[in-house]
Amino acid sequence: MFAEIIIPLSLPKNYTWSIPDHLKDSIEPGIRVEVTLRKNKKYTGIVKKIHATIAPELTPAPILSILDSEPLIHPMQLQFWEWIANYYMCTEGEVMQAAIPTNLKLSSESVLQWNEERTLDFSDLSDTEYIVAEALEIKKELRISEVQQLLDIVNIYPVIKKLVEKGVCFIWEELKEKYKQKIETYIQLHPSYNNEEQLEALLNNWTKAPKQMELLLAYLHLKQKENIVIQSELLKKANASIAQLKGLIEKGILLAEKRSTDRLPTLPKEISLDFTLSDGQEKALQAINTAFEQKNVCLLHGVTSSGKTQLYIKMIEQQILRNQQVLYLLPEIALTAQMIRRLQKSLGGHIAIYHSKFNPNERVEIWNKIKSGETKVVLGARSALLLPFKNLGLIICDEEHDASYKQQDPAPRYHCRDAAIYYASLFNAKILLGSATPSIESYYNAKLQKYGLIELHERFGNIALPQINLIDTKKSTTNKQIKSPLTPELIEAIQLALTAGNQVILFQNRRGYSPYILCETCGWIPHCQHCDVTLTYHKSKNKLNCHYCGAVYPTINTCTACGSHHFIQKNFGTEKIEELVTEEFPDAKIARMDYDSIKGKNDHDNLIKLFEQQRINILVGTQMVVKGLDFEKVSLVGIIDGDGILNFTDFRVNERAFQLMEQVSGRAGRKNGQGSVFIQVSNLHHPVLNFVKEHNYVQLFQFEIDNRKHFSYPPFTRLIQVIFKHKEKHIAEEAANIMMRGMKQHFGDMMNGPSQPIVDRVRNQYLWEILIKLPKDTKLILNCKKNIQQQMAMIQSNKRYRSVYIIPNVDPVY
DNA sequence: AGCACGCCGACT
DNA sequence: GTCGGCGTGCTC
Repeated sequence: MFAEIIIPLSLPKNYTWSIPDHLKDSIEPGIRVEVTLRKNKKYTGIVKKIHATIAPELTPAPILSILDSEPLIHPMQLQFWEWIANYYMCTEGEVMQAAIPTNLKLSSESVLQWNEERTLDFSDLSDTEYIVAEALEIKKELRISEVQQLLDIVNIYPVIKKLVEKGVCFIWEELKEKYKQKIETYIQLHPSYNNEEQLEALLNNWTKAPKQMELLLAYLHLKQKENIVIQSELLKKANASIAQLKGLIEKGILLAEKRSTDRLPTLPKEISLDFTLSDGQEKALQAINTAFEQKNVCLLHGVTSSGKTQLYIKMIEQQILRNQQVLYLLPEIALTAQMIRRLQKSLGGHIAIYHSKFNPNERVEIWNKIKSGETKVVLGARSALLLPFKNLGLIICDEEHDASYKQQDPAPRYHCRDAAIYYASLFNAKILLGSATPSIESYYNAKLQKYGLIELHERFGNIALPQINLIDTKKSTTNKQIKSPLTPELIEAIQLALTAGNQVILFQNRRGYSPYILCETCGWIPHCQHCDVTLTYHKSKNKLNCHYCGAVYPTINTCTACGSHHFIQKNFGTEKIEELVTEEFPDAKIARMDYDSIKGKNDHDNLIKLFEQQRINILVGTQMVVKGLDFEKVSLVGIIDGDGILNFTDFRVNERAFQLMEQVSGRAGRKNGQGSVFIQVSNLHHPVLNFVKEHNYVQLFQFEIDNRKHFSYPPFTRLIQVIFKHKEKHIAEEAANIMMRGMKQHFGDMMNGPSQPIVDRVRNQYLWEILIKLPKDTKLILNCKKNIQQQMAMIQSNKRYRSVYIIPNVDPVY
């Protein structure tokens, strides 16, 4: 018997190991096993398939041991992994790497660490264990490979496990046992004081140790309120020290008991919806359910603040009642924190959050709960898609247009929305895409009747959409000498909003102080040495930053070209806007929200809370402010650099500009419909502005479709983007051209060469992208992919292109 | 990933 | 003449 095993490495295909007789009965697909690859190098792998025969030339090594008694993942996930690997041109090992929490992987790089609290009495150890223990006592740390040398036996895993059990050592790094259950100490009253009289007698006859009595009273108080008392909580509430508690325990008044608990807070599993749907929502809900009878994918297009979330909650409730699982996807981690508060109000303990910033132990706990089907609803960013769901009934993909759904850097480079559609189909589950500004491709699919389409045209409670005002920056009465980015019209509007006690959001899509600086004498502009991007000046750090690669340079005071010391700061970033606004409105409380001001994990959430509580009057920010939630008191949104938004170098400009403007302006007037938006632009006649003014997505869609007919890449064709990176631009370009020539030979005009609108020359000279339009026929797609891989191999075999990075990226965001 | 192998420059 | 740097190939 042999097993095909996925190991978390980027291997071109899965390898096969033989199954030893004693493991035959306990092995099945989805189970984790320990295998050796090369001499003594051990990996945790997952069994994919079991078969009786293999190619005769192979002599597989045996599987060393089995790590699970039941599969870690369901067969569904194995199928999903295979699909991702195929579709997104990566290896199954890479998918596994991304999917499995690190604490469930073990590799031989794991280290045994001597337990300092262990006594030197080794009488309870066997001979082999004794050898390791002794070595550990001296060296304090041992690698697994060292243990292997020491023992000279094949399977050292049981020995290590025993050593850990017997408290000789800890295992850290990637070993399975890194997952530890959380232990909490529970405090109880000693049974002899369980009746009132005895307790009273004790309290009345209390003589010494008043501090202890204080603590005891605090305990009784807490006990009455919460029933279960945890040590850490008690000490915090009573403001007491551990010594006081110890005193009480020694006297036999209190008892301490250690119990393992969940890291995840458990809320009661109740559903209590604190709202009723409006007529419009009720209709939409029914429409969705009807559409789901025929179609598996549904697009919910609802204007900002139309109450989509409430619909989602209703949909989730339906699934919970049917005892099915739900996955609620959001494009960014930052959004989950706010959304969970809203969902927990209604759905309580059914919900868990999951994303890549979770700590490894918590991840394992969520993983297990989802695998068993105990947790019904998961709210998460794209990595949550790789969780081992058991009986998924519905996936909700909120803000479906958002580009963050596309995984860009480490493989697998999957698009979460698209992969979710496939994943849902495996379970025969439904998937609901939601957005106020759907992506062109999704709306197109809905128009083709491939997806169901449900539209909500009105805000919840028939509130008006914000009124859009365009300010002509050319005609504006601004004093041209000062050249402020804030027009008098906008300043007046801000003043008005503040006097009325409302909040203001100012949107500027550039961080830093000034996007570039310029030598006054010769016009020289500092660029990044790696990326050929202008360097942005950051006043708070007094440094020059490259916003593409992140490199930091000291401030330049002397021009490298002419030696002059005078530099002009050009354009405005959020830092400068914040400064100008502070000058203009000295009494207002102003905060800035961008990548630089949000450093810590909780900064984002904290700032949002402050803004919600109206402790901030004006919020200046980049894209990030778009992704906030309901701010009830925002009456004004100012878009400072409308031109910048309308002039992306990307060929998706119109779509993106509309999305951005619509999403930002959607923050205004959410509660009372009294919102207004000021957009500062130099060209009032840009067609997209008309659609923004009327909040008319459908017109934008039509405009975009017509517009894109001129491009050779319509939105509804599958594309492969291959990125070539090299430290010298022309080498990357040459490689891209070779790839194109090779592809054209086989597929003729279906292929398109390095495409000028796509090549983002501003951002990185050394990066060259080609887009390959995939044919509709599945068989041709496979051929095409195979051909791309052959071409890649061919290019990489040429010495000249050895150090070119070739990244195939299927279904790019374009 | 990570280790062996091989090719080329620096140095006893 | 060797030592060791890194770039490349292979692992059931």
